[in-house]
Amino acid sequence: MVTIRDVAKKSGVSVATVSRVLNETGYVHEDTRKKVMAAVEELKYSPNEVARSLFKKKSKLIGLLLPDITNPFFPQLARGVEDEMQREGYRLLFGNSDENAEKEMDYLNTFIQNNVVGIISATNNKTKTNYKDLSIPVVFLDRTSNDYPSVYADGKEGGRIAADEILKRGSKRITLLKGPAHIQPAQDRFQGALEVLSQSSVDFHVMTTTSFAFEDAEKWAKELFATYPDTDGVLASNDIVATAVLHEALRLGKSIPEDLQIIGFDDIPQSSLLFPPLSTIRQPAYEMGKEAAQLLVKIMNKEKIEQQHIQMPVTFIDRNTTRKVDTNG
Amino acid sequence: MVTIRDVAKKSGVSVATVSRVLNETGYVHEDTRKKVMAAVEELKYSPNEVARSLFKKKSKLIGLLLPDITNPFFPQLARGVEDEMQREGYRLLFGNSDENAEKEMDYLNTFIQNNVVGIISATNNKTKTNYKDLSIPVVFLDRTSNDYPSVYADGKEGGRIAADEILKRGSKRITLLKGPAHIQPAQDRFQGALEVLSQSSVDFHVMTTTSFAFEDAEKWAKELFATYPDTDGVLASNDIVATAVLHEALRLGKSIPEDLQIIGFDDIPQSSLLFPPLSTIRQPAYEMGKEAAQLLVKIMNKEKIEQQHIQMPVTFIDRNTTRKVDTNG
DNA sequence: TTGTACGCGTTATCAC
DNA sequence: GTGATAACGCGTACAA
Repeated sequence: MVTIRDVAKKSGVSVATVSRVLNETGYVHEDTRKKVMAAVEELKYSPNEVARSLFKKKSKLIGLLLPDITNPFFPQLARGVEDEMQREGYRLLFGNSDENAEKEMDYLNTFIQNNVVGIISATNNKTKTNYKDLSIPVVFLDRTSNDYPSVYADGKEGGRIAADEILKRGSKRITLLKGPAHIQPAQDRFQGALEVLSQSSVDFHVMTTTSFAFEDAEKWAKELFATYPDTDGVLASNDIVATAVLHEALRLGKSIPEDLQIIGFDDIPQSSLLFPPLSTIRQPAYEMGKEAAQLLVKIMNKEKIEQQHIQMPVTFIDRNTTRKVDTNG
Repeated sequence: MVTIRDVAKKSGVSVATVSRVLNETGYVHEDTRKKVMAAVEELKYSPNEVARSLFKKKSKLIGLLLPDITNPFFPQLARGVEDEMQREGYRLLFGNSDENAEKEMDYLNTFIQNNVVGIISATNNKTKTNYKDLSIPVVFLDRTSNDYPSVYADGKEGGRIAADEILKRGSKRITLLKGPAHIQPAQDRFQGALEVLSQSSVDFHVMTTTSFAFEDAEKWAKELFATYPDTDGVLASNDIVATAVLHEALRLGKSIPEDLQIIGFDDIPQSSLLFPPLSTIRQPAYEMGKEAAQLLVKIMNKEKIEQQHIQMPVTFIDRNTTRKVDTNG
């Protein structure tokens, strides 16, 4: 390993001078600057971030905590965060919590131990105390928090839109799928849809699901049609579940969207590649990740923050699991 | 921040002793051990990994470099790596290269600067020199290398199997989709399929695609049927492309698998949720990630390695985009 | 404009 | 058994 001392020796100056040219701090003669740079080149010196981090008590590391990167919604988020952080010169320390408080704590601890200068968390954190005594900025992503800045999509509005759209398109016996209780965004969209549905005059059922896992989704789908065979509209808790419902409906020989309309939530990339392509409520995942990163960077730079909570807009993506709206009525 | 010095003061011993009880190195009286532990508890002390890393010249950090986490194949890999590394007490420094040599180099550098003790790379690395002067162990994942240990699926065999199966099931005019030239695994599976097809007596075309992006996939699919409208069997370069082909075929009113058989590659999670569910060649992504992590850990521990190159088995997943095999013929 | 010397928090080596 | 203390590589007062 080549250290700043080696560079100093090679260029015949002191380590202080080398440090000065590298960090562009303080005056340094052009000639010596060149000498130093030459030595740096020759030795292929690159500063030890660990030593730097120890001295300055701050690194160029950001902690990113996700529930599960295997859920297709999150890679987009992660990518948004990464691209922005990379632009700003930060690197990511990354972990999946599986919505498990212990894992969450564990990662948080190691983040701190590694001197990260900020954390972006998309985990559930019922026990809010987790984050209380962190002395570094935290931004929550895909979830709300009163105590911390956050970036999230307007789930409640998304739920309302979904319900509106399916009603407008004529479904009369709707099944509303309620996502896992401990996942806040799932509850928001459920509440929004429930609000609209309960003020309407159509029949509807609520069915509760307890996970977003691929493996479970098909189970719920079967159960749905077994329990409510005459359902003609499904508001799914996310696109995974919607996909399973679609799949099962086709298997049962239903025509989509004639016999049954389906609206998902998230607009994960593969939703547009389904057959028929899935109508859904889009969350701008990549942009959310980016926003969260930008917000965190601003906070770390102690810039003025206009808004602590950034609510991202949600839009209805009208594909082929919903009918064309009847403009005559 | 509470340091080892604070603990020492509080428990009335020296920092050396505190270090000894924490690291369980050297003798220390049970009574003092208890005193120290009490102080640790009370102060909620947890050691600074950065200082530790500086002194020992090794951290508990692993660098993980992926092409693009947004491609559904990679989250599985990443999760396999993470779960195993987490078990072993390592954390992940994570980056996407986008198959871009500059980004790759950049991440590699920052990995080194942060004292990572090992690297798992799933990137393309045409310029092999990149990794040459790294003084830490590297394991390649989802790609082969003569110079470094690696974990990868048997792509060539996968290609052969796919071709065999589609032939066995009676396709006569096959289109073989060739993946991006710079992605090694894509070429392997292509070669395998080509080998079998060229020894058979059926007609086949080769069509080259240049990316695995969702957005491009639909374009290739349209082009495929425009150019070869009478194709009755498609060997896709991966499941994304296969999905797009399936989608387009259904749009064109083809019956699957009667008019057209399709076999994908990878078995990404959503392939089973398509309609009809996609027949494909499965790569055990999660297990590959795990294997790579285990291999790297062994190398870091200087354990004896039986094999530097771990080739994972590939299997045909017989779902509904292929016909049932005719056992009479 | 440049160099000396100290400290960041930890571990390991040596005395005691 | 325990305590000083030197080192890890870097950045910054302060002195020159």
